[in-house]
This record gives sequence, structure tokens and C-alpha cells, in this order.
Amino acid sequence: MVQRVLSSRRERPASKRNVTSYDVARHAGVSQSAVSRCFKPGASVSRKMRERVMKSVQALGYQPNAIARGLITRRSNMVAVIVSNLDFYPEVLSQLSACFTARGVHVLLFTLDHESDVARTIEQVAQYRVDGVLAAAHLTREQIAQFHERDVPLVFYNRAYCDVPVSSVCCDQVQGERVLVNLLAQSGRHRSYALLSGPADSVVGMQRTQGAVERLRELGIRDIMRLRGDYSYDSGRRAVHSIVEERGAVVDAIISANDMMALGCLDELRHRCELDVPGDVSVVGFDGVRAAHWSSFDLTTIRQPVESMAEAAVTMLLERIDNPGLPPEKRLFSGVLRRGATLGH
Amino acid sequence: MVQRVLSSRRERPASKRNVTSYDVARHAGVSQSAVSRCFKPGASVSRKMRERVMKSVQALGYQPNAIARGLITRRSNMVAVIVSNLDFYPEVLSQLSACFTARGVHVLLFTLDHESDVARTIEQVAQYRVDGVLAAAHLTREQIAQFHERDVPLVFYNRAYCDVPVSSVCCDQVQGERVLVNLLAQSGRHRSYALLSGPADSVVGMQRTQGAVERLRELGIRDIMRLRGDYSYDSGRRAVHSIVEERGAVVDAIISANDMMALGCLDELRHRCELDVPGDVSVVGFDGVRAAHWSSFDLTTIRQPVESMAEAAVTMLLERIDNPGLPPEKRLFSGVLRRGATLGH
DNA sequence: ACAAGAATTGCATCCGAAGTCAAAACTTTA
DNA sequence: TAAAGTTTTGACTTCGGATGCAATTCTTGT
Repeated sequence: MVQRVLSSRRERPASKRNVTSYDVARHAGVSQSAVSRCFKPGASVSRKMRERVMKSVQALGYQPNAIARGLITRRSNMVAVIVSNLDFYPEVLSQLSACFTARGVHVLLFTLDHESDVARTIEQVAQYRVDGVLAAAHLTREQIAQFHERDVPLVFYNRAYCDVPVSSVCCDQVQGERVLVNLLAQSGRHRSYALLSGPADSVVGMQRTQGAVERLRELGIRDIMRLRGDYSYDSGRRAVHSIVEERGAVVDAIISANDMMALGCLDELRHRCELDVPGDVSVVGFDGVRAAHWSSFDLTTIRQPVESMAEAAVTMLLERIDNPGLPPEKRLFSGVLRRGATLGH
Repeated sequence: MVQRVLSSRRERPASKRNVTSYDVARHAGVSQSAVSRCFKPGASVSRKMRERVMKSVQALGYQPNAIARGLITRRSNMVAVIVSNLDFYPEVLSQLSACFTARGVHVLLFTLDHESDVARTIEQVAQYRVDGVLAAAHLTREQIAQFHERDVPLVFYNRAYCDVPVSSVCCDQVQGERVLVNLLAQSGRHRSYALLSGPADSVVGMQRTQGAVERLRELGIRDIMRLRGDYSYDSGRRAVHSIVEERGAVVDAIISANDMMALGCLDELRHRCELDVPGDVSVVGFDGVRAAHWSSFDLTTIRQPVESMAEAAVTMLLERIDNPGLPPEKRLFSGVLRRGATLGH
């Protein structure tokens, strides 16, 4: 009777067609359900049956079709990872990917190169019925709401939305900047500060800038030159160029919203302006990228604990996938001060 | 009669359930097929029907289920991108992702952190029935054969397998090294060379090393010190350290198999050994990473045309997906010499 | 050896969209 | 206005594996 069922399906030349659980079933002389169960951990299958099926699986080179499985279980076992500016923080993606893989979850990657087509990306994410979304990019309130409506768990990496109930894992930008400002101020050497912000639409950048300004104000420091960059090395150089153009070398401390720009500042100061760091100017950054540790720079910065943060974000997302009831949670990690040689004492 | 069919499916509270094409059909008073057709470009649908369906689509917030579509069409519209050492070459992934996205293809990302579990990765790739695979990682002959057997198009990025009929897009490593060696040699200043190779299992690294050795030999240069690194900045530093330990500063030209190590060399030479580059030693790299352009380094190197290569690789893969009959093809791009200030003249 | 209970196994159905084919609805032509 | 041709539409089946439930087999105790 097994025969009847199996042969009722239209037969095609079995070669040049993906091997299905029916093929395995026929080969092993068992039912398709049995084959299916052999791939479900903890299912009720006798040892004999399992061996028999697995032998046929080997013989035919069967691989269960994750797409078909996803359709019926409503679990694709894939998460979407949305990242902007991948070039800047490859370690983040690399860590996230490793964590997900370690837990048997697959990553559907979406990169937003020009923060352009977020809407289209969201649409694609919805169509693939991913189990969850990890966003290291900025989403609007409406976009966040869309995920919420569809019950798709969403966790942000380093994007905090203070007034929206959404899960996130962030590095404490404000505290980090305060530590850096304290360090600069306590040397007592610096008279005038330049604050190099990130792009206007970067929340993280805003927080860093704000944290620095706040602390500077508290310390009674008023002479702050404000500049804006785009997080790139080049924009760091341009910033220094414009400082020197406008005020000569009157600035003696530069607080950059990230490391890349800080490195640009260093290079421009040293190689174009022939100024000494830390002799003439101090420079601090934020992130703790690899290059900051290189001896050409040895930048003073706040290192974000990327491994812990990625681990936490992945855990947080997977928990919410397994247990949709969990409320939003925000985890804040402290950055770690790295004292380099770009700071006068 | 439409009613009969639709109600024959078990009804569930429509809220808290993904909206399906059946829901849209019922809402619009048409058949499910009609809804499906409205999402197929070039299908036979009247304007009236399309408007009517789209109105319901809007009203219900319907998104076609790509998983279900993939099951029946046997096209997931996803490709697997397998990369090792993501940290080193983020631009590559970023470019690939952008190209795929531009063509409406989705990327399932697999990172091999320690070249560890390639086998498991391959298995996962098979289960997700991706339409094709783009590998910027080393696969064994058997693994390549597995894809071939399953008729999964495979294109390599910067991994050439000279004796295996497989498609690839590569940068001409040998030619690039020859250009660099010519440049070093033609100054007539260099007496003894150090050649810093990549890890033993890197084919690309081998090719670069080989290209350099070959050209050096041709030019009658025999005094070559051979070292091995792992592509990292730190291994570049270690290499220089060991050179100096072993021979003092007798080496006056370092050919590094990639930029990262070259940057490590530069830093170690300048900041630890107090040697001048290019005064005492010349250094050349390979890749054209961003940092190589920074003014602290201004490295002489061969820039790989990443944009063109990524574009070519993506095109090559998608062509083979659309037309499975196409034979393997190997495309070789020439690197572009970037003359920096790390070269004595 | 037999009944009661536990562990396995198979059948039938479902997931959600796409494609085939025939019926129905429009157009065009005589 | 009817016949012939063209376009649109809907009923039904399919993709491949998971699962509830009933049927079967295997244990176990007496």
C-alpha cells in the first residue's frame, strides 16, 4: 500500500531531479513520514527504522529541502541582518554571522549602501518570512511598526530609540565620550576643543557628540569648535584642513565621533600641517577599530566590546523568536578606554 | 463557486496569521490564480482585474510568500555567498551584495572564520536550494564536484583552480607581482629582497609569491629571504622583527603578499627599527585596501579592481543560473599599479 | 500465552503560491 | 447579428516535507 501512495505521484526520471523524501521512502520501503521524522530531533523513531532510512539517505544523497520545511513549519530558520556602511565595521557583521551560524541560524544579508532603499529592503525581508531581523541600520518608526505588526522580532545593534519600545544592544556612547573628555580635561593642557560629529542622520553620532558637549559644558569648557564629517577617513582630513584654514592651529584637542575620522585627522595634522600629536594637538576617537591600534596611530579611543555585543544581540533575537511574548529589552555595554599615544599629559 | 473553493480550506481567525493570496482573492472576489498572476510580470491580466486585486492587496497588506513561491518554481532567488576572512576584505562582500541586490537577488551569507566547517556549510547551502554559489573561499575538488552534481552554478572570486573546469573571476596575481618586481628592480638600488608570503593554504598567496620569485629569478636576483605570514598586520610586524633579528637591516626591499602585512612591515620598520621607508627599505604590497592610501603609509601596491570584479562575478553567476548550459569561464582582471611613497628610486 | 499499555509507523492533509488547461468573456469580422 | 478568434479568468494540481491521528507493532506484567 505504500507502493500505491508513492506511485500515485507522477514519476519522473529520478536522476536530474532533486532527491525528495519520497524517493528516500521508496528506496527504503517505508513511508515519507518516517523519513521526515528521521530528520526531526526527538521524534519517535526506532533505531532500526533510523538506520534503514539513513542508509537510503546516504545512497541517494538526500538533503532535506529547507524551503519546503519552512513553508509548513512557518519557520525559515533565517534571520535578516540589515547593515549600512559595511565597509566601516566589518567585524560586526563577521561576529554576528559567526554567532548565528554557531546556533544553526542562517543569515540573509541586506546592505544599505546609501541608506537609500530601506523600504524595498523591508519588503524583501517580509517576503522571505525571516524569523527575525537584526538591524545595524536606522529604521523609521513606521518601519519598526511594520515588523511589530507582522510579529517579526527585531533587535537593533547600536541604534537606540529611546522613546520606542524596541529591543537593542548598544554601546554606551555618552558614557564613553565622558570618559574621553575627562581624560582630555584632566591634563589641564587643552584650551580649545574641536568636536567632529558624524553625519546628521546618525543617532549614534549624535549621542557621542552630545555626550562630549555635555561633559565639556559641565567642566566649564565653552570654546568648542563644531564640525561635521561623514565618518570617513577623508572627512577627518577635510575637517582638520578646515580647522587650520579658519583658525590656524589654535585648536589643541580634537574629539572625533569615530576612529576613521580620527585617523584622518592624525594624518592630516602630521603630514600636511606638520603639527605634532600629541605635542601640539591631542586626538581621540571612538570604536576601537583595528587600525587604531597600529603603531602609526596608537589612537586613544573607546573600544566597543563587539564580541559581547554581537553575542548579546544574537541571543536577544533568538530568545524573542522562540518566545514571542518577551518584552523589548535594551542592553547597554560600556566601552573600554584604550589609552594610546595621541593624548598629551 | 469561488466561495465554495475558498471555504473548503479551513478558516482561521484571519488576524494573527500571515495574509495569503487566498485572503486577497476572497477580499477581491476573484480566484487565487488571479492574485498570483498579478504578481507575475508579463502575465495575462486585465487592467480592471489588476486594479481590483491591488486594492485588496493594499487593504490587507499582502506580501507574497517567497518561500512558497520558491517551492513551486524551484527558484529561491537566493544565492549563497561564502567568504572566509571577512575582516580583511569587507569591500568585496559589500560590492557583491550591492550587485546582487541591484539585480533582485538575495544573499545568504556564510562566513568561514577558521576555514573550519566547510563541509557543514556546503550541506546548509544544499538544503536551502540556493540558485547559485559565489565563493570567495577555498573549496576542495570534492566540494566543487558536489555542486556540479547538483547542478548548482558556482563561481569563484579570486580563487583560481587551474586544472578544474570551474568559473572564476580573478585578479592577475602573477602579472601584478611582476610589475612590482620590475619597479623595484629598475631603481637598481636594491641588493637583497625579502618575500613575505601568505598562509600556506592560500592559493592567491602562492600565486603572488610565485609571480614575484619568477620575475626576480628572471632578473638574476638570487638573494631572496623567504618568510611566511598569515595576511594580518601583526604578522607583517613579526616578519620584519624576524628579519632584523636574523640579518640586521641587510634587507632593502620587502615584497609582501598583501597590503595588511605590508602596513605591519612599514610600522615595524619605522617605529620599532627606526629605519626609513623608502630611504633604507622599500616595501610593496598587494590589494589596494583603503588604508594603503592613507598618508601615513602611501603604500606602493597593486589595486584589485574590486568593483569590476564583483560585477563580473555576479553577472557570470546569474548568467549561469539563467542558462545552466553555459560552460565554465575564467575571467582575469589586471590589477592597477598604485605608486606610493614606499619605494626608493 | 494473553491482555493492557507504550512505542512506532503510515495515511491523509496542510503550508502558500504558480502553472496547466478549459471555460468564460470580450473583440473582430462577415 | 452570428461566427470565429482572442484575451481573461478560475478550478485544480503541484512543489516537498511536517504533523495529527488512527492503525500497527512491540513491551511488559500476570
